[in-house]
Amino acid sequence: MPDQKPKMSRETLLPLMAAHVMEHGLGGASLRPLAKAAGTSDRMLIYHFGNKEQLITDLLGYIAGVYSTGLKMALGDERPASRQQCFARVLAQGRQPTMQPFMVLWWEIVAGAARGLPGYKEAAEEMIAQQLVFLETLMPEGDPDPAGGARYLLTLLEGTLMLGTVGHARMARDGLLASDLSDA
Amino acid sequence: MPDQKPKMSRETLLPLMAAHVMEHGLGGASLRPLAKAAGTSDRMLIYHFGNKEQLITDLLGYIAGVYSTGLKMALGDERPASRQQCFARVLAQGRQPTMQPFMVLWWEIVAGAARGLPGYKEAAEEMIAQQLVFLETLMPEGDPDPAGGARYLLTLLEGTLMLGTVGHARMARDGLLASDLSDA
DNA sequence: ATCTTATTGTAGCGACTGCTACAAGGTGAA
DNA sequence: TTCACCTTGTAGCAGTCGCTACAATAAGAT
Repeated sequence: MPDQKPKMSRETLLPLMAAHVMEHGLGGASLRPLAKAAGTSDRMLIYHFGNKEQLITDLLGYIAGVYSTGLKMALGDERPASRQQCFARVLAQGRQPTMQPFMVLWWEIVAGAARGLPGYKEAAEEMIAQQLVFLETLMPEGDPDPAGGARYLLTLLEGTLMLGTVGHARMARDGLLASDLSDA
Repeated sequence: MPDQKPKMSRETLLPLMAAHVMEHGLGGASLRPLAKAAGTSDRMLIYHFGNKEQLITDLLGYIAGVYSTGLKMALGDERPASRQQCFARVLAQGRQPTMQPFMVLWWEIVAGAARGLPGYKEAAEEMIAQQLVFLETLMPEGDPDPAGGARYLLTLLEGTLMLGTVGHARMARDGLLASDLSDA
């Protein structure tokens, strides 16, 4: 006896649609596939969200929220001893296989933000801000400039991740060897 | 008397379509608007390129080529005196207003590469490779490790550009102050 | 019981998607 | 000329797009 009385609302629909978008992307996300993934009809999506633009905006906000809580839970107890270790840990986390669907989605969000699509920039901003918080709390204890260091590592991290997704992971790695992160 | 005998071919169509894509994006690029921008019909685009996938692939290759030659022409005579100056110059160039439409397109290419769309990764790879060459020839003369330094600067550059497009330009700037690029 | 309101299904609209069938013109070779 | 081939226009197909009109049901308030 599946889903007796769905009682659908924005809150129950968003996670299901987020899962679909995480797998199939934002660009090609149209109402009918989204509705099918959420167990409804396009008719009801419009009913609940008004129009597609608002739906996407809400969905991006929801995904940003999920990402934020996910980052907080990934925060362990042990502090890295150096900036290099800190960077390596965060980079390794971003490259985990479970993170890959999200990374693919992430670049779509960046592209949407660059093009000015509604909701994209706000979501990207929040996710970057949360990632900065994550990095700041993970900076080594005796770091002379934890705030600046976290921003530096974040910049380097994003560049490294981008080069990785376009097939230049080796280039990013070689670049790190020429940075001040090589001598720990 | 406009366009007497167009003699259309792949070579004459690609620059016109590239201009259209530079302005309106790759994601929403459909055959009929592309054809209109190129002064033809969708019918002829299919005739010349076979199908849309091949058209996009060829178009991305063409854009990558244009970008490469543009980089080569942007290469001046004077060498920067330090890595910091080198970085600042390349960053300033990437932020020129004329480069902005291309930057918007660039993130779409990255997103497409991340999703595995045909042609995207190849184009992104070539453009990154060309940018590396550009950076390598622009490294200061007495640099102890020009190859590694160029890769390092490229990684930092891409991260900086990305943070800028999602509204965190200040964060990237603050991060650079905490890097080894701050003391020139 | 009646009235109101919230939720949902069915059917469809007009616009757009990539692509194709068919025919017509243009050009050059024989 | 005749033939072949390259190029192009017209018309349209089946499918998808976001969205809506209309009606039916359900539930709660009075």
